[in-house]
Amino acid sequence: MGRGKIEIKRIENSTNRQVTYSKRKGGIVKKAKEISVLCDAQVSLVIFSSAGKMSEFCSSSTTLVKLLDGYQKTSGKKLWDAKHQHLSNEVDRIKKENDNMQIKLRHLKGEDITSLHPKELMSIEDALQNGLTGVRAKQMDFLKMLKENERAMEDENRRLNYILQHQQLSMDESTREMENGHHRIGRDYSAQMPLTFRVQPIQPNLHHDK
Amino acid sequence: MGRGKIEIKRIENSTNRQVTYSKRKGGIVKKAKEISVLCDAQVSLVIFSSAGKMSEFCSSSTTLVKLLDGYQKTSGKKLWDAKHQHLSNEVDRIKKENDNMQIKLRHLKGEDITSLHPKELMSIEDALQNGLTGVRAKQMDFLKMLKENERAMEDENRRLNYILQHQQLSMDESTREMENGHHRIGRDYSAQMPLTFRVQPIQPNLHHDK
DNA sequence: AGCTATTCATAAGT
DNA sequence: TACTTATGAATAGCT
Repeated sequence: MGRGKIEIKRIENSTNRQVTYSKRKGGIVKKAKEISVLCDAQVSLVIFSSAGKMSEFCSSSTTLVKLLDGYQKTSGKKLWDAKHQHLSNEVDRIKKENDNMQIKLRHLKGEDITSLHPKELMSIEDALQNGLTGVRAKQMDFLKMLKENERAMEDENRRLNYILQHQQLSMDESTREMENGHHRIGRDYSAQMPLTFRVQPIQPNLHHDK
Repeated sequence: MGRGKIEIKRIENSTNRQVTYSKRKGGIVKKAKEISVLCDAQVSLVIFSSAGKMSEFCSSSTTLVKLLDGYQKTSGKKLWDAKHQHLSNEVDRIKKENDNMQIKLRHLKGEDITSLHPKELMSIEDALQNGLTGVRAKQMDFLKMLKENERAMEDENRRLNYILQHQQLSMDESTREMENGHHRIGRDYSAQMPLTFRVQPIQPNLHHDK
């Protein structure tokens, strides 16, 4: 039916598939209505499109629940119990999964690690190793800063020592010259000192968090 | 379709009704199969004839239970009782919890853990733990040394500064005495020195991870 | 159950 | 998305 015969296999073209779905869904629902009216039948039809959109039809004389109840009685298949079982199993399964993950988290914290199995321990070891690497990196950063600080202080010490020496020399000299009757030392000295004596401010700048 | 058009209303003749039911039921089931294949749809069809005979079709990719579960979620209608709803909610809740934990684990380890094995790697894990502890201890020791070194240098710094200042004061005094108030340069200079020479207090600010 | 005239559903095109 | 239409499919009435 249609402009040509089509093979019954998945329509690969998405648009065509959607269009065909809409048309045929309408057709099936119409047929379902018709058979339910013509033949006094009870029909339940639930369709999910490939996009996940749901359509349903249920003949007017019944409800889906009633009909499924009848289904269970007639077929012997227990949808209700099956559903219950299914959900219970699901809950159990996921709870176990949950517990396992909680245990693993504790293991990574170093808790409850006495009863572990090899593969788990390997994973944990890797994780701890990674953590160790990270900690080491941070500590290295910190060390670098400390060393820099140390170096800066060494420099300053050297500078201070130098200044001290220089000052002593100048002082000695001026004392000497002073004793010789010359009075220019103070001026010379004052001309030099501002530069010589400038102390580099030390900026520890130890913030390394990034 | 057929030798004549028929009105869509209950077929009173029982035989005709039954025959029509059979024919149309086959037609609908065929259509259901076709749409499920052509359009990749999930279809559930349950029909009861007026005589109470049930027929069903469910697309191969799913089951009636799964499909009805989807129905319940999509439509919001409860096909099952509150207990099942509760279980369903429980499943959803725990699944989310699991997802969160999985994310945490992945963040901590970067990998997923597969299956488990006996107690062989316990000792390895212990060694790792010990190694980590040892490294941390050594690094702490080193840090302490550096801090102490730093502190010592700071002290030395302070001492040198003190000596320097002291020497300057002595020098100023001698200069002043030497010049007997005729030259003011030395005095001006001496007034500046204490500020110029103030050594910045060193505050290592050793943030340390605990 | 088969058969076939007839209506219906719908694939492709617009 | 909706309408059109040629065509194949479904099926009503009959055997």
